[in-house]
Amino acid sequence: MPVHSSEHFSRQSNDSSFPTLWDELQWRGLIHVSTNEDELRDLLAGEPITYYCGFDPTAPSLHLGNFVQLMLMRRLQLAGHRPLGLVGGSTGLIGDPRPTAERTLNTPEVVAEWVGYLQAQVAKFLSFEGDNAARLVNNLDWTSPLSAIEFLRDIGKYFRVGTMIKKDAVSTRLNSDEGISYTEFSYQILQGLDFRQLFVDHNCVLQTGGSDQWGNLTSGVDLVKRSLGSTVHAIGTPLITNSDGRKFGKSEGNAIWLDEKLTSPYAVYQFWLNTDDADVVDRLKVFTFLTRAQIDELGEAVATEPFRRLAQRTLAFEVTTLIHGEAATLAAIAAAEALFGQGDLAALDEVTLASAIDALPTAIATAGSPVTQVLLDAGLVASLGEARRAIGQGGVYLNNVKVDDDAALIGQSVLHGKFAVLRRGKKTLAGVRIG
RNA sequence: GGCUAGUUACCCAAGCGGCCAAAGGGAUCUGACUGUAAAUCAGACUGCAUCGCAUUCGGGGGUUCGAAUCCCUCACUAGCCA
Repeated sequence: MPVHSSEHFSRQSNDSSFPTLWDELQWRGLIHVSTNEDELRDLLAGEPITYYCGFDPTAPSLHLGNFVQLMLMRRLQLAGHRPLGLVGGSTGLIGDPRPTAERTLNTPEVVAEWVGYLQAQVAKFLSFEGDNAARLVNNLDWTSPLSAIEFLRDIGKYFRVGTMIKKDAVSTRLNSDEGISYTEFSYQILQGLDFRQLFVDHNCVLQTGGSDQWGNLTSGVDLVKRSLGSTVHAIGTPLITNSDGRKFGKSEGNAIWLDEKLTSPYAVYQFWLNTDDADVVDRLKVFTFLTRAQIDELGEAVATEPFRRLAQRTLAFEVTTLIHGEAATLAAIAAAEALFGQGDLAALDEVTLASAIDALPTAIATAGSPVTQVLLDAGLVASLGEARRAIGQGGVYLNNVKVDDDAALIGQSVLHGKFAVLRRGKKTLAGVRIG
């Protein structure tokens, strides 16, 4: 288990100005649906309880969508409750029904590898010390020994097909041309089983998750009630959406991952910095531990002096620090200031420039490389044709100077003899090392 | 098992033998305007390339001078019947 120094968590606390934790969670917009509001308010305000949230290994890393869940978990822990971080070694082998299409199954080896990655990520956001230390669990531990007969006799009997079919995730698919396989149809049973197991083993009485998982959350609540006669609870967080209707958590069509190898701290910082004015206050509530007073102040700043982008800067700093730590965040800021600064890039000292370039996707080139090829190598464009088009549209800059000839060579402009900065559009950058 | 409808580019969706690299919408990207914001307007959006070429319309195989469009077959999906 990873152990963090206390300073790692020192900036994190709930806001004591709220009468109860529940009120704060509501104000932050972390609660979209729940089993029983009054009971939950009391439950969370009382003696420590054990709660869990599950993450399925459908990718090698968690992303910003999962980050909402991690924030809620951490807030509950800060209030004294005991978290169980579940990574779904078995549910990940099945896949929950997506509204659009049947999932492609991953091999058990791949899923097992991803389980390890996700566990490490979940662990970063929870404290494993003290009376309410977090624990990691894997549902493969209790699902894998079950035989098909045991599963059908002992668990299946508690599930009514009529109820299962009515769940949104299932009915959406049944009503689509896509249909649904028995495999994915069964998913809700597995997740229900998890809640029952954790209730029995750890007296876990609350499950949190995204509201799109609501059907799966209640599946567990119902199973515990039917099979054991006990009442347990669930909280569904809202789906985070952008005010303009675009999907939250994507940048240029790519998900923002929590793994720095997949999404650099620089890219994470840039993502948050570019938050719309209309959304920034909501984001501050959900994704930072700033107090209500601080957030109100930032909201005021958006209204009165939007051009300073104080709220966006604060949001980007806070979230990037949560995910990657303060050192990486400061480096990302320094890189951004160097690259987006008013000054001439050639005027930057070599050390600053080198570290700024380190923060960007980079390509290796020679002085004689065509700019179009380097654009492609750096991932700024998808093809040479697109590179030429971008140049033709006046959207490509080499060291902040517009490239107007699609036959231009990198070597025409090199910084400190070994670097160049390529930019596409206003803010998509790549570093080039001359080798 | 039978019958019917369907499978088109990132998503939705036209096309029903040549004028189809394939209408339209959305998403995305770029330009202008800005605050590394939004809204708006303009352009791009299979790849390579000097109005040309190559690869696409679920997979495979045919018919034809020529197919996304017709035929056969396989796979998958939905609905109805058994």
